[in-house]
Amino acid sequence: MDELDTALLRILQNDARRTNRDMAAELGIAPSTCLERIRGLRERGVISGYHAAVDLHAIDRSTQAIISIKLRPQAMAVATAFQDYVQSLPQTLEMFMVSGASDFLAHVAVKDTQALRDLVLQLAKRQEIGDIRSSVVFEHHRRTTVMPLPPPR
Amino acid sequence: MDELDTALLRILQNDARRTNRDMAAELGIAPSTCLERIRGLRERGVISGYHAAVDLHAIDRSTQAIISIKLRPQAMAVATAFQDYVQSLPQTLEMFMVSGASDFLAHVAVKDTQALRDLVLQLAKRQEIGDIRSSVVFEHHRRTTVMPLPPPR
DNA sequence: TGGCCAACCGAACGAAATTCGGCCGCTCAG
DNA sequence: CTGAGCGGCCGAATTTCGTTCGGTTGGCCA
Repeated sequence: MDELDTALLRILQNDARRTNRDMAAELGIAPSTCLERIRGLRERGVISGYHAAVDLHAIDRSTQAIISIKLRPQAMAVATAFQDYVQSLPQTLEMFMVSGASDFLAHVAVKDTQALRDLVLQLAKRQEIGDIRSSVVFEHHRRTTVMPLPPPR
Repeated sequence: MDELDTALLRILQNDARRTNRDMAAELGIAPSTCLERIRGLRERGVISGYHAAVDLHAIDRSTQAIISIKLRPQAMAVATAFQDYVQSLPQTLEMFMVSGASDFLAHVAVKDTQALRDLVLQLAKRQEIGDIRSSVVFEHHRRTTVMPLPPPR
């Protein structure tokens, strides 16, 4: 995990389709070396995959929300089943199981607020839910480049 | 945005490095046709980019949290500046500006709970903050495949 | 019914990925 | 101090792939 590896991480997180030759040239190393390094990053699990990013507006899913869910204490035993259910919903982008006031946060994307209403009503049917509240997402920004953190001084 | 486009979306979200020939073979079309379709998806903005996914454990950032922040009403005017600040922190993975009890949710990843403590204390120094509370993320699952939603029946 | 247009195909060409043998420099043991 | 071993890097050769482009087809509208 040296300087070269982090540079490759940075490049590939920005554009996973950069050619090997191109990256090698930018970093001043041989293409074969570059390939070897990237293979190492994959084998060590540092790079877990390569994914195309889809624009939610382009597929008519411009409305996003965070749905906070608290289970009934007696239903916490079935938390995993509940989690699987929410994750299986096509509207769900990501799901957090968290400490604090809520047990789960579901980040969802739907067509419009009407569809959001329908989704919340559908979720609220689940018996294991003790409390549910939704927040509309006005803005969402995801960092494309995730890097190792330097040790704090 | 027909059947072929969605199939390509599915494939490329799962593995952005699949070869063009490979995808064409799987879908039973010519490589040139496949290339043309993918170019169309990019030009229409449906595919916004290709990104390598980095494993947070592998880079020693196994501790995640959601930090909920409410600004002081008088400070809402500087919400954008505050947002830019939080997003600029290397610990921040994504940031939501939301309706409801909080104004912002920051999804962060750090080395351990000690580093999380430091981060919260650092954030709490900001004068525009009226309330801040953090939740540890026990589990996080992101969907790799985002698809257009069928119209509800 | 005839013409037009968009989309698909397949071959050809240039470029890239991948392999592999050899070389260099570092490390560690003698 | 020195020599052997080893990990990592390089560069050429081979194979595979991306990309272009001219031709063709099928559907749609006048």
